[in-house]
Order: sequence, then structure tokens, then C-alpha cells
Amino acid sequence: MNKIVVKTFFFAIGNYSRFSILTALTEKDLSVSEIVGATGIEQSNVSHHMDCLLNCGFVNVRRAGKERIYGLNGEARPIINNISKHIQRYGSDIIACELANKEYISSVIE
Amino acid sequence: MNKIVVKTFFFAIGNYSRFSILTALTEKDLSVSEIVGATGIEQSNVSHHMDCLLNCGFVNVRRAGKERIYGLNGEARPIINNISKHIQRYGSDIIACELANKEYISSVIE
DNA sequence: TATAAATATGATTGGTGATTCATATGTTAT
DNA sequence: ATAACATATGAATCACCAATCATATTTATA
Repeated sequence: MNKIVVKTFFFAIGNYSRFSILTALTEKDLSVSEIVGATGIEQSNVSHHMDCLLNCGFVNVRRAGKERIYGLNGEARPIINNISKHIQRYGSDIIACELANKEYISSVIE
Repeated sequence: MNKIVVKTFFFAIGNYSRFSILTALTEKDLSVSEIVGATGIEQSNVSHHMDCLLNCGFVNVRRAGKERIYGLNGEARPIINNISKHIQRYGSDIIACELANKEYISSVIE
């Protein structure tokens, strides 16, 4: 398994903000301001994330007047769906994680 | 989808070293020194990672003399397998990521 | 019980990247 | 052409975590 591929994959997807954006895009294509509304992430921050997701091939973009509409790439959809399924299915195991109570990771959560 | 669960999941798995360890454990249970051998990660660093993976419920551990043998938890196995499959299947898309050439992420790779 | 082997723990540090802020670019309408 | 809206870009900061080093703990063997 190629190290660059693995690192790039987790870099792009393994971030809560970006994963939220990808999840939101699972339902339908969204403009930047709609993504801001759906996720609560600040506008310029969303743009930075979209740049990352674009460059890593997870999303595509098209113009619509003043807006830019982002959509999931076909290859990305099954990845997001599958990880979501896993997280939902094994969420109870994950949340049982004692680490959440240890300072080591406490900052990671919320 | 619970934010804590998502964050914990990606925190634990979304790290190349920890993902390598989990991948190595897919084949068979391993002692710490065997993990060191298989992954090239330094001993105390492996221990720190195992602490994380233990606490997050991805692995279990048993004693065998001086050694400690780590194994994948049943719930973790399908997650690792599935993500591996995805990365293998969509690797060519991921690796086409232009971001790899931009300084923004260049440090992430290697 | 002293020594060696295997692993864990604690403290520290450096690098990285997410976020924020300020501003630029692009687009539409008046 | 200018104003208003939508988004992108650049720079800077701050927090976080992976890695390292030194040392402690646990178990086995002589």
C-alpha cells in the first residue's frame, strides 16, 4: 500500500471539518454559502478546505452566476458512504474509548 | 452523526503510523518488538500508539512472558479492510492529487 | 537477588496545519 | 462604471500531536 496515497487520503478526509463538508455534499451539490450554512464553518475557511478537497479529487466545482457549486466526485461518494456506515455501526465501540477522558485526546473532542 | 465519534475515529485511524500498525495486525497478532520490526516505528513510539489504539478499542492485548501481544478487535477488522480496499481501489485518483505538489501538503508526504 | 530483556511512561520539542483576519478577485445588477 | 454580493487568496498565529529521549516497570533467567 502506497504511503503517499494513504497519507493523502487521510490528510484530506481525516479532518472533521472536511469530513463534514463531504458528508453534507453527499445529499446534494452546494454553493460555498450553503456549505457555510450547513456546517457552521466560516467562509474563508470553507474556501481553503474546498481547495484541498478539489486538489485531492474528492469534489468538483462549477459556476452558477456569482456562486460556485461544489459536488462530490463519483469516486468519493462510496468512500464517504462507507466510512459513514462504519462510524454509525461501530460508533458505540468508538465512543466507549477511554482516551476521551484522558487529557491526551481531550482537546481533540469539541 | 456524533461529532465525538467521528473525531475519535479519525484521530485514532487517520494517522499513517497507527494505520500501518493496524494494517500489520490484520495479518496476525504481534508483539511490540514485532510491530517495531514490521513498521520501522521506534519502540516507545509504538507503545504510545498502542496505548491510543487500545483506549479507542481498536486493539486488545495479552501477556506472553516478557512480551505483550496485540491483536485487532473484531469490530476493527472490517473497518481496516474496507478502508484499505477503498485506498487500493481509488488510489490512482487520490495520488493524482495536485496538492501533493503544493507546499501546503508537501510536508505531509514522506 | 542481580541482571537482562521487553515494554511502558513521562516530559519535552518541533513541525504542521486549521483557523482567522484582511483583502483581492470575479460576477451581477443598477 | 460603480455598488453589492459571492468567493478566493495570502499571511500570520496558535494549538496540537507525533516523535524522541530518558527512565521506570515488569517479567524471566542465571
